[in-house]
Amino acid sequence: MSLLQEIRRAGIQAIKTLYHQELSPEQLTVNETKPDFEGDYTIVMFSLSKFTKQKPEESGRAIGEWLVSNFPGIFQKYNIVKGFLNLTVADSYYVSFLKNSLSENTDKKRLSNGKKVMVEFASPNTNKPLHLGHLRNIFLGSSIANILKASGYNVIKANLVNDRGIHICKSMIAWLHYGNGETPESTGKKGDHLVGDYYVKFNDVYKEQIEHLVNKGTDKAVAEKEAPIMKEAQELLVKWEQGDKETRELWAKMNGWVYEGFDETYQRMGVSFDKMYYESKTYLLGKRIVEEGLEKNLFFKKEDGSVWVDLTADGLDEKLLLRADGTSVYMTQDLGTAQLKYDDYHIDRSIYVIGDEQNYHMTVLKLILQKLGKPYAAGIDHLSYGMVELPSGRMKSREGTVVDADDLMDEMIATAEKHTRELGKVNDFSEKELSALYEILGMGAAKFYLLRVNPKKKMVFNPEESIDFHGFTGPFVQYTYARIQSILRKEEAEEHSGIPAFQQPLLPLEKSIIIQLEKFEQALENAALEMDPSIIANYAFELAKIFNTFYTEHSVTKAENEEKKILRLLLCKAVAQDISYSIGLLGISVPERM
RNA sequence: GGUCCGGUAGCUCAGUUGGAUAGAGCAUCAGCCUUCUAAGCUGAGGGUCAUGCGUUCGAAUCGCAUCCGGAUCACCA
Repeated sequence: MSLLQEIRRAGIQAIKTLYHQELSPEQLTVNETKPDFEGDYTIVMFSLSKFTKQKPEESGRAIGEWLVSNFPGIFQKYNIVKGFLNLTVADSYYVSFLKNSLSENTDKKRLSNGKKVMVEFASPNTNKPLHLGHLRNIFLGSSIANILKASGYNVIKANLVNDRGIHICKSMIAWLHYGNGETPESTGKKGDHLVGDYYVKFNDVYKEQIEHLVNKGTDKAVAEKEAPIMKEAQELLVKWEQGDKETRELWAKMNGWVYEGFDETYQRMGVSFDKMYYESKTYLLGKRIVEEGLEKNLFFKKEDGSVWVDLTADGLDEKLLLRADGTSVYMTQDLGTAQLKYDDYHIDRSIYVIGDEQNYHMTVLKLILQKLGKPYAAGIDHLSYGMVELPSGRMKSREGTVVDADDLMDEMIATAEKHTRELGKVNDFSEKELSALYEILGMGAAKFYLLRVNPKKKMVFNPEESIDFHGFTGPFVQYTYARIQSILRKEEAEEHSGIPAFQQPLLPLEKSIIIQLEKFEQALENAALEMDPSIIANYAFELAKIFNTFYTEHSVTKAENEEKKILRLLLCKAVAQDISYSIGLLGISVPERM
């Protein structure tokens, strides 16, 4: 139980004893005491006067008195300012929390909650390399998977690859025309980039052809449909669907190149998947569910034979589920895939990490499954995140304004190298150690940058300004860890006489650190509940900041006396452990030196 | 037009179920390395919490209205 919860419970007990009033936890406002006042936590008394029939000051005094004498293990003293009951928590409470947090774990073993959750993320198209938007998606998905796992879930990380459709046919047709048999091997290019180049090539040619047609007097809309290369791509798609051998072989070959490229990128990102789904295998699913809906009279057929669901009663529109020609649409596949995921794993929850442009789609998907009475419908959650935009607006792959994921990672690592060289603190590192360090710092900066913001918010990324390594950043937190390791290395050799009883009062900064450490559990819980890694990023930054203040103010190795020295060493260990664990949840590693 | 999301310091963002004088980082300015790593620390300036009305002991937070920005409402995925 967290300290906040303990205080709330004690407060409720006090009120019950003194005023014979039963309060639920939400009815008692407890928060941290503002820095200008004495105390650690504050109970707000105003709303209690209804039943205490006393002025807030009076009831505050009574409750404060009661708490200190009945819970001396928690409360040391109290004071009252207006209607605020400020409570000072006993040092002994903090010290024993500190000791427990160190002995309890090195890997924070948590009890399983017995529930299974699937997190689907990344979900790329196979016609182009990953870009900055994917980075946000992948870091979010991977991090939320870590967070849920730490919260007791059994987590399955899934990736639904969009490997078929008109987009890949575009790359294929361009490669056939202009590729001259190029391969990743022959060009030395990463497979996903090579295929992406032909996607761009397709669009260039397509644009030219449209222009040509328009110049000859064709209407623009007609030209867009009639451009020869587009027709070829569409023919290729038909051939693909018919299972044409040659087409399938080319498709498999080019997708294979892309997968090799993606795998390299995933590896560098430090992410992995437990289950890969491919749309080429799932795109026909869902028709049976549509049948089911028709039988149950939940869906209806229009005259032309297309199938719809009417959601107007839920404040939404009618939604197409099957085309007149019987072919499926996006929603059809997603219905089928939701069922497939459940059949595969019998998951309790299914989280989709998808951009907020698909909020409506996800609402509709869940609603339809609920109407069908599917047992897994309630467990469907959308981790919706805002787009990453450039100062010029949205990224558009056709206009070449995307920030490539591989390029960005290269740049981050190069920046890490630049800073590291300038500072010259690790000149004794081998080349291998150096490149490992650059990787840790560069990726740490990138991940922290993308995860520190509430996922719901859209964010603007300015490629002109490189991502910072100072302030509210990954490297700042990593640096704090490295500093601590430096202290611990020095002290490791020394023998200390065990953990004493700690008679001396905690200094304010020592206490602040423990108070922050104590908040971790709550932060983790909120992060899991809200599906929001930024809560962890903020927590870790706050901890690092407090520690750095402490660090400049008090010496560990040259502490005032042996007791303080041992206490501070414990603090160091606890902070290091906590930083490592919490930014680990963000997929960020810590360096021993930097 | 309907629905949904957002608007907090020059910029990027925090701000728990309504609580005390709204907080960080960046940028700017002024300081701090003979001492455990200065990728750090301390201080200063910077605010009509989009606007108005309401709810109440108390509102950035809740309600209503308005303004601004975005997404979406495809036989695209």
